[in-house]
Amino acid sequence: MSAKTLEELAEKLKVSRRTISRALKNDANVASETRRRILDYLEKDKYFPNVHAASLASKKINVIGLIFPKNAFLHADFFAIDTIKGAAKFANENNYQLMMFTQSKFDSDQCLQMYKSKLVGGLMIVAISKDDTEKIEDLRKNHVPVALLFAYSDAVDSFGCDNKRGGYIATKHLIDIGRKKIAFIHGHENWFDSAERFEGYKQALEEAKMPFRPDYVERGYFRYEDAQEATKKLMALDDPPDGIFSANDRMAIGVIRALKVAGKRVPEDVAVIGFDNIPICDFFDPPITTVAQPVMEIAYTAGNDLLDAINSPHGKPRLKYLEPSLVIRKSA
Amino acid sequence: MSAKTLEELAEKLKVSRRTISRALKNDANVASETRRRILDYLEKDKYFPNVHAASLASKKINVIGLIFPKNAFLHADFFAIDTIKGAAKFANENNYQLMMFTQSKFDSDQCLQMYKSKLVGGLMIVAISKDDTEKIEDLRKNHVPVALLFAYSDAVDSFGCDNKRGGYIATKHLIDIGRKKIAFIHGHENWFDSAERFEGYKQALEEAKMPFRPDYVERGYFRYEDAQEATKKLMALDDPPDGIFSANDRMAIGVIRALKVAGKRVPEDVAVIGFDNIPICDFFDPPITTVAQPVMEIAYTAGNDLLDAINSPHGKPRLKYLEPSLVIRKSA
DNA sequence: TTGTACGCGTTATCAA
DNA sequence: TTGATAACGCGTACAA
Repeated sequence: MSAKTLEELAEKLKVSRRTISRALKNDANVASETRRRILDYLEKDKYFPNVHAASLASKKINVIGLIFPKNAFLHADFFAIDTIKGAAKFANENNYQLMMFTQSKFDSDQCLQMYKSKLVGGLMIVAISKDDTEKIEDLRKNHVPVALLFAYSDAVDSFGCDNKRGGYIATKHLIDIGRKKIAFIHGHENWFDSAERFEGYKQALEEAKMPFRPDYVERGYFRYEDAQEATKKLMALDDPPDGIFSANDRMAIGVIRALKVAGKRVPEDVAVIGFDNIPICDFFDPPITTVAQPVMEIAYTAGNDLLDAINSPHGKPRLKYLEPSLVIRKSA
Repeated sequence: MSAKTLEELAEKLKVSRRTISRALKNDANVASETRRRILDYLEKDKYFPNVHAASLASKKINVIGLIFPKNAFLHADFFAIDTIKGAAKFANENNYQLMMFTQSKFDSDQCLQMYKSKLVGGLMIVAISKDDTEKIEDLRKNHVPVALLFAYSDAVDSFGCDNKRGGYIATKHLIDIGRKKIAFIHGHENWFDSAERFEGYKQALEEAKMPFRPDYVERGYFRYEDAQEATKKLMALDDPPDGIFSANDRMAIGVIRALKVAGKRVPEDVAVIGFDNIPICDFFDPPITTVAQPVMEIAYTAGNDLLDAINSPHGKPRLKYLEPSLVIRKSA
């Protein structure tokens, strides 16, 4: 029968629990012969230490919580997987486990409880909206190690894509292919990304000495249908745009649909660029040019930083923005 | 200062730990005044029991492991999220936590260790291939509670979509819209789904008294590119099909691409139906008619059954197949 | 109705 | 180099 506890093992091997524990942990203070005897035995009779007993005694927790508020899921279905992959890579490399939590809306009390009950040693929180920043402050007050992903708070470490830079890249690309009248379609005002991308848009225009036209700015709330409406409005202008930068791909699909309906060719009449590089971009007709976020890398980086923060708490919240990249297809 | 342990709480409240424990658990044997005093106090000074101590003492584990082999991820990116959502729903309702594990390939040893070390009380394993069925047997031998999702083994409880029925529905639909020459594109031989869908295909043909033609069966390995090649072959036949049932949507995209390249109209010349109802179906041109799997429900059901299996181990492995549904769009 | 005291399976201290 | 033994914090017979 296979041994269940150290106690049992110790009995069989005629050594103390402590010695086995040492042998398992590669502690130096074990006679090499004793170690060999123990490890040899364990080849046959596998033993798996009870993680709860270990955690209780050592006060160490090797679990990271991954919080997905439901609205973030809706907004970000397409990169939830990559976020998980990046976090999993970090976890595998560092002997951590990932615990998933979906919340109907961001619940800092639940987060606090998970931490205080020692269920998790720290939290990765994905894509909260601006409304939720005060709740984050709550976690900071309670010294919960937190890494915020795809959102920004000055209370805790934040990780994301350099959205301003992304907005700049996108707009610059439209300029580079000769567009003179470039419109911008906003996402939702409660999300961080859109505003930053808008800044990049304005910066690119300014740099190219192109006028900023408020009538070229519409809001699509990150939704397909609203972007379609927004595009209708844009094309109804006396002087409609010849390039549209949509703050995400989902909206870009709506934009292109609306343009097709209006009898415009993409990209000949109006070039369209999106943001996110969701899988559909590749299959759409025309394939959508877009800006890709390094989602996996962001999650991976956040994980590593979080681990660091757990082990050696630091004062000032960190901010790390990774570089987006242009993915040129056919729509622009 | 907020109390960290029952011990501390007991001191402050001048009662024994046991009494607090009772009050927290709504045990009847507590004077209502005592209970009130305790609960009132806890309004201010929140206390979160250490989960490891609790688990150690009670021998209860309220964590379910969700295993995603990497190849399953590749094959099933698009419904990983729904699987997680369904599992999360079950977890929330039953006070369970979800722990995510991604594995480069299915690793039953790791699974065993997670269980024996009391990290998880049971496992939901997603979409293993036929190669992995013996490893599953390993888990059964060790009495690990397992729910297999989107795969089948006679060693453990299995949950999925009724793929044969789905194949039948899809083929029947093509027949219903008047197609006489219906081809089938297989997925990969190592995955369960495809073979079952093929059975449904044959059943529908037989029922309609249409001949089964081996030359109308090609293999696309669930991949876009291979399906494109397969379609070329089909269309090069002397008597090419007027309807194609592709064992998944990803391949259906390749099929439609190949048809367009060959100058065929979809659905007028050749109708195409897929399987899975991935998001792209809706946005593709033409929007793709397909068979939807009730992914969330499958995961949710599996979770509940797993919980049941943990609490009262049963002898015979269960098999539960939920009904797929036809989603009619434009391609067929 | 309330409290005492032991057990859960580790880790870690300290002495041998 | 090894081994008692005391934590760790909660659950729960059993006693009061």
